[in-house]
Parts: sequence; C-alpha cells; structure tokens
Amino acid sequence: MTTEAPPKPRDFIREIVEEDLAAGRTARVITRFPPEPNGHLHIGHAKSICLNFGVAGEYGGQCNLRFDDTNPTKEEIEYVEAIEHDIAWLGFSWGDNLFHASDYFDQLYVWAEELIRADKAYVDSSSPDEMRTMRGTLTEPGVESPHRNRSVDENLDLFRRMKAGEFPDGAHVLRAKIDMASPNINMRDPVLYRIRHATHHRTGDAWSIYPMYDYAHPLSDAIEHITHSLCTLEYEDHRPLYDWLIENVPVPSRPRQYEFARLNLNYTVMSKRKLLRLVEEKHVSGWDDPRMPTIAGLRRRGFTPAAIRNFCERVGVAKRENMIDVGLLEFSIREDLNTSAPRVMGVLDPLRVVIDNYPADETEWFETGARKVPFAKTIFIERDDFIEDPPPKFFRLSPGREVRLRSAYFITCTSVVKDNAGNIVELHATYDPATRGGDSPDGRKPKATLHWVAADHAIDCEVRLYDRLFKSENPEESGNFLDDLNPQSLQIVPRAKLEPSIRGAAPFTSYQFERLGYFCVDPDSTDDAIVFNRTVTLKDAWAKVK
RNA sequence: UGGGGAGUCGCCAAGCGGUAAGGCAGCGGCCUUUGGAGCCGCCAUUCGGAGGUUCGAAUCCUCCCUCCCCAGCCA
Repeated sequence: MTTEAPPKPRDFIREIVEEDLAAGRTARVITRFPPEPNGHLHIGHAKSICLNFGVAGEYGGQCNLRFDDTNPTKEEIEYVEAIEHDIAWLGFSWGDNLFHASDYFDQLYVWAEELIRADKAYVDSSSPDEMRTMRGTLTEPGVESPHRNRSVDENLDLFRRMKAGEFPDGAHVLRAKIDMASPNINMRDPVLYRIRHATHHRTGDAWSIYPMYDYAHPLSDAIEHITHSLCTLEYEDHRPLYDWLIENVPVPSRPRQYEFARLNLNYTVMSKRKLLRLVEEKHVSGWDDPRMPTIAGLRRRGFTPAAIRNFCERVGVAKRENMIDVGLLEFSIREDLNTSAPRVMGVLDPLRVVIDNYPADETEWFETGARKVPFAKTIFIERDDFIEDPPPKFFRLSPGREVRLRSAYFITCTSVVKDNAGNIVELHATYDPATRGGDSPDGRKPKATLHWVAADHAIDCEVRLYDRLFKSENPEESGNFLDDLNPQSLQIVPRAKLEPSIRGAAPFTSYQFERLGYFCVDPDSTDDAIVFNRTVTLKDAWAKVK
C-alpha cells in the first residue's frame, strides 16, 4: 500500500484552518460572507465568496451570508435581492444561515451600555471637524476630547437619549476609550455609534443610532460563532480594534480575523463607487451591462458559474497586491464553453457567394452536430475570409483558390463582382459535387475551412460585440477614470446572418459560432428578433500572423 | 517623518535550511472538416539590493531600496 502525502492546503488561509482544526482550536470551521447591500456584487466579491464558501465546504463547516446593514442611508432592499441571487447563481448555498447585522442591534446596544459602565466607552459631543483635528496625524498623536472623562452616569444618560432620538444627526457619537496616542489611528478612540435619523430597510424607524462597521462586525462574528473572519488587506490595521472589542465585550465566542489581497482585474474598475457612477451616468446600460465586471454583467455576457469559480481558483489567495490579466478570465470561460457550447454557424459581415453550378431551386440539409443546416446556391461567407490579392500566409478564399465550406462542399472562387466604387459586392464560385459533406474522395485537402450560411434560410440577428470597457490597464491610476473609457467597447452588428437552427433559443443559451467565438442569447431578445452577445472570441492565430 | 502589510518568470502563484511546483501568456512542433480544440516540447543557474550565518540560504540574521494601506460620524 502506498501512502500518499496529504494534499497540501492551497493557500495560507486553508493552512491556518487546517492547523486550527488539527490543534482542536475549533471543532468546526464557520466563515461568513458579509456584503453591504449598497451595490451589486462583482468579480472581486466572487473571489471572496469562493474563498469563504469554499473553505467552509471543504472542511465540513458552514458559511453564513450576513448583510452588513449598519448604514441605512446607503443601503437598499433591491441590492439585497440581487446579492442573494448572484451568490446562489455562482453555485453556493448558505442554507438557513442568512443573517443581518441589524438582527443584532438590540444585543449590540446592550453591549455598548456595558462598555460605558466599564468606563470603556464615552459619549463625545465634538463636531466631526473637531474630532478630525483632535485625532492627530499619521506622525503626531491625537489629543483627548474634553468630553472623554464624563461620568458613567452622564454617558449612560446621553447614550440613552441618543437612542431615544432626542438629538439631531451629528450631535453626539459613542466612542471607545482606548488610546489617543496610539500609532494606529484606528485605536484613537474610534467611533462606535452615530446618530442617523434614517429609515432602515429592515428595522424601519426603530433606531436613531446605528453601530459602525468596526463595532458591529467583530461582535456579529462572535454572535454567529464565526471561527475565521476573512477580509481584505485594508482591514489589517483594524484587527487590533477587532480584537479589543472581542476582549472587552462578553461575547459568546472568539473569532479571528485574517486578511487576504483583494482581486484586481486589468482594463476595468472594481470599486463600488466607480461602478455606481458608470451606471448612474449611463456610460453603461446598467449593473448588468455585459461590459461590467459585476456578476450580473458577466452572467449576461455569457459567463458560467463554473468558469468564474475556476477563475477564482486559478487566481489563488495570498497577501500580495495583484493585477490579474483579463486574459485569464477569458481563458476560463473558453475552457468551459469549449466543452459545453453547441457549434453553430453565423456570418457577422456577410459577403454573397453564388455557386454557379449548383441548382437554383435546390436546398440540401446537412446533418451536423445535433442540428440540420441548409445549403443552397447563394450563401454568405465572412467578408474577411476573402482577399482578392492574398498575402503569402493567407489561406482562405481568393480567386482561383479552393476552400472547404464546413460540413458542405469544396468551392472554388471563379470571379469577383464589384460596384462602381470598386467595392467587392459578390463572388462567383463553382462547387465539386464529389466533396459532399466536406471530404474529397481523391484526398484533396484545402488549406482552409470556412463557415457559411445559406442566404435564403438565414435568420437576421443583432449581435453585440464587446471589447474592454477601458483603454488602459489601470483606469484608476491617472486622473478621471471616465476619460479612459473605450469608445469601441460596444459595437453592434444589426443584421448578422445566422443558421436557422438557432431560432427560438432561450435567453442565456450559449453557442460557439464556429471560427468566431462564443455568443449567448441576450434577454433583450424577442420571439422574432434574437439578440446575441459575444462572450469572448476564439483564439485567433491568423490575427497574430497578420 | 508614525503604524500596518508586501516584494519569487510578462501576469498570477507554490516554496516553511537540502539545491526554484503549477496555471495564464509567449515560442516551436504534431494533429485537425473551426488558423479553434487537443497533444508534445521550450520558457527563472535564480528569488528587490548589499552584507553575514551555514557543508548548504528564496527560506535564518543585519542594513538598505521599492510598492500598497491607514488621519469617514463609509464598509
């Protein structure tokens, strides 16, 4: 019997989890994915989702979905629903473990009073400006607020009146009493609660004070018995505060926070603020515009959950800043669709070809793949599959040359018809009846195989061709990212010619249009007007030699 | 100039003192009724730099350099 070494953990997070499990520090791993419902999920969130749900799944644990809804002025129910849909679509399930930070508002409030009683929190009545000034700078310590030494009773009274709605927004805040001289600015008496007279999407008008992320998050984790609270690098500085709260509040468990690098993708933006601007200022058609890096956008573009999951796995989890090439995302979707998408033929930029020796009134139906494709005297081929005076490495159609029409016949171009301006408007050709199906009995092998569609049987479809939304790799980098928008990011082909088998295809169905790429049916489609989105092109060796 | 992180192939990323995994991209070749796919091969004498410890260093020590994050009553 051979003993194989146990597979090593794929990343440092799983390494930590395995150690904790092995050492008995926890019997079961519980993670959580904590979105704020103030925007749609994007591919960066997908990385976090795959990590949190992935780790929980692999080690027999559980991953909670918890909405971090502590700021009623920015959050909306519409986002909640979209987020749940996106996570489920990606293939992950939170089961019964759907929670909200707002579920814990009562408990959080009780604990805040306890902090006050323990003289570990106080009500500050300084203005935001005053607080900023007193906080000090990166190199200078802060100074203590004049309200810092209010009595417990006075703090309790004020805090209760804040809760009762007696004060206007901004009049007071509750602060932790830690250390105004800490080199870590997050420890300089951070704000725990602020007054917000706003209607919360779940708690309505029950509250006029709301906890801050730094207060709500660790305590919510503890309430849910989260063992590993995974977040991104910018929270590293907050960990001492996270731990301070866990230690100074009588919480029921001892969660630990670990930080990993967020995903960055080139040629796009990932911040919710910027994505929101693209939507609000109509630079894109919506959160689900196929050019958006949102889950909804990728879905509409034709990406599959498996492709996104595989992408996230390839990207890995580590602590160094990264900028992933979109090429890797494209590889992931090609890889998936290559094995699953039915092949079909469609011509984006049609050039008419008349096969002179083919009977005018005949239509043959070639059975290929799972469908039948009609062939007739007049067909369309792709305009750039013909060059009148071809360069050396070009082996598609040109005068006198024979090529194969995929699954049909060999044809030889006999003449070129031009308009007065010299534009090619039509080609004439002859076919070899002996090559029916695409093989020659004499073993002739054309150097090229072209896709085509019979003119009289073609269905006109709108095809939307997408390119990267931004011109430069890092649009965030210089000045206004909107100046970097790629004006060519969407090109519409109003009347592409598609083979008739695609009639009736349901939205989100993916096909490979042979030699062109993967395309999927857009939900804008109607029964008699199908719209396709190009998900991704095929790799194009000819483009390289060109 | 304070604090917290990070530097291994063009882009990711393993490596945890025993002589640089893997993926993407790229480059050759084979094969092919998609210039696709598939298959085969190539692709870091060197790990931000300089010293040091050691029989042996990407891994340990020292100094230096570069990049990222933090001064919301956002998350």
